Amino acid sequence: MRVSDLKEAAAGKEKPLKYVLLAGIYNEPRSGYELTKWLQMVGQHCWSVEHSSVYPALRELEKDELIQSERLPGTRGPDRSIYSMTAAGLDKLRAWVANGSPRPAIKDEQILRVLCFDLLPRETALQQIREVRADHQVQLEFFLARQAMLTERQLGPLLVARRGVLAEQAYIAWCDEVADMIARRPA
Amino acid sequence: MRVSDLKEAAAGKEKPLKYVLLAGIYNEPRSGYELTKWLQMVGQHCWSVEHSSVYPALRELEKDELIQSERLPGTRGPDRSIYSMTAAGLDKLRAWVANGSPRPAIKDEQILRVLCFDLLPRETALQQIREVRADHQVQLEFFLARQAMLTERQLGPLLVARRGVLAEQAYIAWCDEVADMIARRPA
DNA sequence: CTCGCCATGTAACTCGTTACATGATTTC
DNA sequence: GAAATCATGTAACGAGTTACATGGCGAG
Repeated sequence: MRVSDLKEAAAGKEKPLKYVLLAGIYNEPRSGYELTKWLQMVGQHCWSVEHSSVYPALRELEKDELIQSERLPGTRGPDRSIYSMTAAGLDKLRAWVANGSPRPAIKDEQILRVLCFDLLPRETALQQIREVRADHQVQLEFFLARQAMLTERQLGPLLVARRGVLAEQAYIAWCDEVADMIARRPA
Repeated sequence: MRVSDLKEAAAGKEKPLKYVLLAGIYNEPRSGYELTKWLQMVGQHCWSVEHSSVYPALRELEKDELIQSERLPGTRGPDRSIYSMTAAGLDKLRAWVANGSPRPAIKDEQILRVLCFDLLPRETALQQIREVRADHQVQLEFFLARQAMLTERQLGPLLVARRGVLAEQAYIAWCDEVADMIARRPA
């Protein structure tokens, strides 16, 4: 047993991913597969993971009795394990939600590319930023659609979608400014 | 030698961090220490790293002759190695800038907390989102100040700062919407 | 004279990804 | 009957962090 395990056991600390998954099954019970898809689509602007991280984490959460699973026949496919919260899990989640978050961590190479845009011919740079803009436009439409299908009854999911909308709009606005400045710059 | 090394050597591929560092010394020569600070402040919204990743990466870049170092006496402290681009490095960087980027990767626990805000008493939730807002307000002011000190002569740095401004404004706007909705919700 | 910043470096560890594996079901 | 999606799992690997380590210099 490692030192970090002892610390975790003492403080009752779990790694971020576990809380992400708890948050994912809080609003509705989900399978590992569904959680993965949910994070990659609805939650790409907060936290994205591969399924290979999800399944082991879920098993640990269940072992600690923070979640419980129920085996259900797949609607169109094999059976899946649907996980739902336990009382202990809800307490853990509540405690986490009440805490402060570290700053969002972002890895965005595109901004660094723009930093060096004077290395490219104007037309190449413009073309690239147009593609990036188009990509974020697609994302924006996805979040707008999601926003439209949610009401204030599901306040949490609505606000998450809303964040997607605002984030993508801001990114698109930036792309437009970049395109403007590049077009305007001395060749 | 690993398989990935062979592939890299064949394709001339480097890991993202290396390009980030190349981009960092492109506009002005910098030391490892300065690159670290620069990424943590000016570049926190694109790419953040610890110094322990930076120094080894710089040595590899120098070994591959993509950058070169010059030993200079520290202005207020010990000597440092200032790295600058080589012709080969500039070519590498240009090729990278011309490529497309993967989607920005974001890890933001706060959005997931908001997803579960109905676990908290209204006042607690409001308090938390106010703190988050304040934090982003500080960041916004930093980017605004940076924006103000840059001209269109340094188009790259200006556009990077501009992205910081727009991103923080969008985050603050979201915080305000969250606060509004929480305040309005049935207790 | 101590604290904090400048400046660089290494080792252990952790998290998550990529790649490998399996197999059922549905759609074309 | 081939391809795509559903569904879960493991092993090897990689990138980066935390923690450890060192030392000069300036400010209070």
